[in-house]
Amino acid sequence: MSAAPLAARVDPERHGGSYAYDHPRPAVTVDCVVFGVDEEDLKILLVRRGIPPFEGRWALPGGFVREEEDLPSAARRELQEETGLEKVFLEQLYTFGDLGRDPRGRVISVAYYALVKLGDHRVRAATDAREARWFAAGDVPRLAFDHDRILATARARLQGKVRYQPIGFELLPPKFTLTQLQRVYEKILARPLDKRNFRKKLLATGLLVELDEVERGVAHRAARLYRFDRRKYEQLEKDGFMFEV
Amino acid sequence: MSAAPLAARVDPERHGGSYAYDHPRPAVTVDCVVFGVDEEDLKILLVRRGIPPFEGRWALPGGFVREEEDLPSAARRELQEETGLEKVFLEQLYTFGDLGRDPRGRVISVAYYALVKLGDHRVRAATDAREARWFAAGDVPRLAFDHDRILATARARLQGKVRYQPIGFELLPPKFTLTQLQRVYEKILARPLDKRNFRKKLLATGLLVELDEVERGVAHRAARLYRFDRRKYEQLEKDGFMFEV
DNA sequence: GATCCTTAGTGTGTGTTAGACACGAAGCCA
DNA sequence: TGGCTTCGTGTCTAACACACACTAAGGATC
Repeated sequence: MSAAPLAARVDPERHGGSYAYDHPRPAVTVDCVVFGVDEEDLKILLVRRGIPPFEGRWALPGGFVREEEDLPSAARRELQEETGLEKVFLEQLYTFGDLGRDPRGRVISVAYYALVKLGDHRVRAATDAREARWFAAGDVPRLAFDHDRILATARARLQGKVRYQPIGFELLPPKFTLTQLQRVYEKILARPLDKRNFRKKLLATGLLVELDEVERGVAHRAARLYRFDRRKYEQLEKDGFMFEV
Repeated sequence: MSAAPLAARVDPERHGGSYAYDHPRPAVTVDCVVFGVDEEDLKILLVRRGIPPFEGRWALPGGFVREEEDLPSAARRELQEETGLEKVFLEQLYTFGDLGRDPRGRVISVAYYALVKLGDHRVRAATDAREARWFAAGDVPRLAFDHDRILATARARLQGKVRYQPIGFELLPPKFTLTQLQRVYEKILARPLDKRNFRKKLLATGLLVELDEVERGVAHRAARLYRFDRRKYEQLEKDGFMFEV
């Protein structure tokens, strides 16, 4: 933290409805990369911009950080406003601050990524009649601003993270079959996994609780349902344990 | 990115020497956690604050981001100004934006961590007669702002990173012995490593080039010198290879 | 109720790797 | 010459990663 004169006044001075500072300030936004998984694909949630710049282009949901909210709150608020999503798993991704990234001026964006259980949430048409839609990960259009880069960063992070942290569960309903779980991993990692080895490894973690229930409404043998033991995970995490897919 | 009215004017309007915006803006700073390793310890570079708030307290080097510089540039500039360090390895760590973190008002800090070869660089007394000093990792005083938290985050990241990315080399001179390298790893991980296994593993990566040179000026058998093959690493990295200590 | 179709669920063998472990060689110094 | 310090090296064992295929269950269809 600098002790330079820049710091002399951090709070704004009011000038008839505007906010004045001794030195120019970048604007700060949050942008969210929202991942979901359905039967077919890894999906990403995008919104269509209703105003310039990049009017009509698809972009990550996000917006300006307000004075009285912290960063994750801003991310959650924007997600709620623009896509109707609430109570998602959310983690900070990276902060993008290149000079040319926003044609309107200096804008620094703190990017987050979110994991969503697709079945749970229905994406509401966003406010402002702006459109919100899921895109298959392999089928994302060119995005506004530097959002292509943010998305690429998020996908790399997701791939890295899924291998040693149990975030796969965040993308599934509370009760799930091992096959569903394997599908999620396969979609994120974009490669097939061996069924027996996958089950062996996941069950060996002790983080899955076998339920007295099976799948319903399928035209074949029904699979057993499991749930994720979050409490146990938090316990193991403290003791510095590792797992790897 | 939002399309809300907030975005209507991103560039400032001038009012006799100050900068005015439609909406209040947080200030944006960068803060750097600088790691070094010497014969005894993992070390962290701190500066003593010359002005309030937290006057006289130790803090991470850092300061406000300027209008015309991107985030890593700001981090490097502040490092240079406050500690004299240049050309260090620098990576973004995390962005801290809690509401109460700076008593002067809303300040969002993008934190970086840096790795320094202690032998190479001499820490200059900072400008402004502010003091800059290395502290042993186990012996850091209470810091200004939320810098304790930033430091803790950086140490956790360093521990995680060193195990699967060859950043240990960034803390050593270009030519080093395997024992020196092992010491670096042991200090970062804060646990002893087996000598034979360590050498086996590191040499197996193929990233170390054995030089025709040995250590000089030691009162015992001289150890062979090695250098890190950065080119080969970048090659292997592209092919998605892994290593682990 | 027989057949078909689809997915569930399960075990072994093999090669690789992690980790424990100790001693002779080299070089400097006194 | 002897002593001190660090260098440099190999093997064994246990655990793990990975490859691999068949029977069981259940609904759908005729």
